[in-house]
Amino acid sequence: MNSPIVNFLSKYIELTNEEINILANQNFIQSFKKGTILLSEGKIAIECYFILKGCVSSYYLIEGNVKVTGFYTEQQPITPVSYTTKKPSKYYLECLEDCIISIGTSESNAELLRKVPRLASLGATMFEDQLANERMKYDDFIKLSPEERYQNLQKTRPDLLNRIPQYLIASYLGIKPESLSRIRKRLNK
Amino acid sequence: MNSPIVNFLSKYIELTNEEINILANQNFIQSFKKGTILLSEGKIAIECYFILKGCVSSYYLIEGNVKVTGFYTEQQPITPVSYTTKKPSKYYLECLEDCIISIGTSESNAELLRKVPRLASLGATMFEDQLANERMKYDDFIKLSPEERYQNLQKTRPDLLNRIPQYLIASYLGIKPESLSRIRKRLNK
DNA sequence: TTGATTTCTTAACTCAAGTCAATGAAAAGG
DNA sequence: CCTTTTCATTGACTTGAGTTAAGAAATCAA
Repeated sequence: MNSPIVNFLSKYIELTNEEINILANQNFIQSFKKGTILLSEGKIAIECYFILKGCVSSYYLIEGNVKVTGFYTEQQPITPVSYTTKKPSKYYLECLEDCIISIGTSESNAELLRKVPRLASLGATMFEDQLANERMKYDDFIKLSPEERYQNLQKTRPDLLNRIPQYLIASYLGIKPESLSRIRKRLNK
Repeated sequence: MNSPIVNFLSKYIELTNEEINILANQNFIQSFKKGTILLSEGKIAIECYFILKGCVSSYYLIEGNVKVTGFYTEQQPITPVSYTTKKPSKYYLECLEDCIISIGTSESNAELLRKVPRLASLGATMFEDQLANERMKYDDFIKLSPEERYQNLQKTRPDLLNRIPQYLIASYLGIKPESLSRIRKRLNK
């Protein structure tokens, strides 16, 4: 009964054993090969995700260039903007590694809510949480130089540096791979 | 009964006349002089805001330097991260003009919710909305060069360029006033 | 209106990121 | 295992933002 999703939800709400059982049985879990596109530009997202294993990136494709905007790893939820707005997505979601992911749809979420009504109170709180996170990410970006952003990433998510290719890290930091190479060289002195 | 707040909430929910009355009477509205600091670094926010008139900026103060992260104008809500997290704020909120602002506290919001229970369903939706906005703002920032960000601002919020000093716009765009000056010169050809 | 203050622009120079190109290293595929 | 492809590094050069400093323009107050 010690599922990652139950752990995640427990951050927000105390769950009874019965509720935990319902949750553990309800999950729709799927495996994806590295390289799988979960969401494409132009498509309307009908799923939201919770990553059990692996790593997913979100990125724009602008005149053939990839612009990474986020990395999502174990224990992180992904709610595509398109899922909320019901409008075509402007960005992609892609598995950077083989992934195991729990998938939710409007229907499955509604059913879950029917079975465990107390989850309703979570909605606002989780979104508040994600909103605060998103603000901090934005604020960090506007506050810091590329070099500082790299150092910041080293501190806050060092795991990413080992599992994600450098040219994607560079894109995420808003610079070119060559520049990241030089930054690393500069810092290694 | 045509209050800005009722208009704002109507985007999310159909209100009855009675509910509109309650809302219109319940509001705590206050005036602030230009330059008033609504929230300071280190303080815990106990209020959230809805701007009826005027303009408010959010900014970090880093080694004496102002780093603007947002401008809020008429019809926009401000929910400080600190209000949600109950931790000391890392940024400031300041009135850039004389302002008329509707103020909410945990207590007043709870009371409002008691009087108009249907507002409960709004919580998640509004946060979802704000989250989607914040994501787009971040994504635009990471995608665009300073010059493109300025052009983007011209398109999306042209009003800001006329009512806000250029050195604050520059800060918001992540550059120095001198650079913004040069960008404007470049574009005027 | 005038003087003071704040904001905006311009110029000269520095520096870091972008670009283009070449080379090395590592990973993937047969 | 070797080959092929992808990824990372380095160098030479370009470009645009930062810095410093000065002066012009706009705003505000007396």
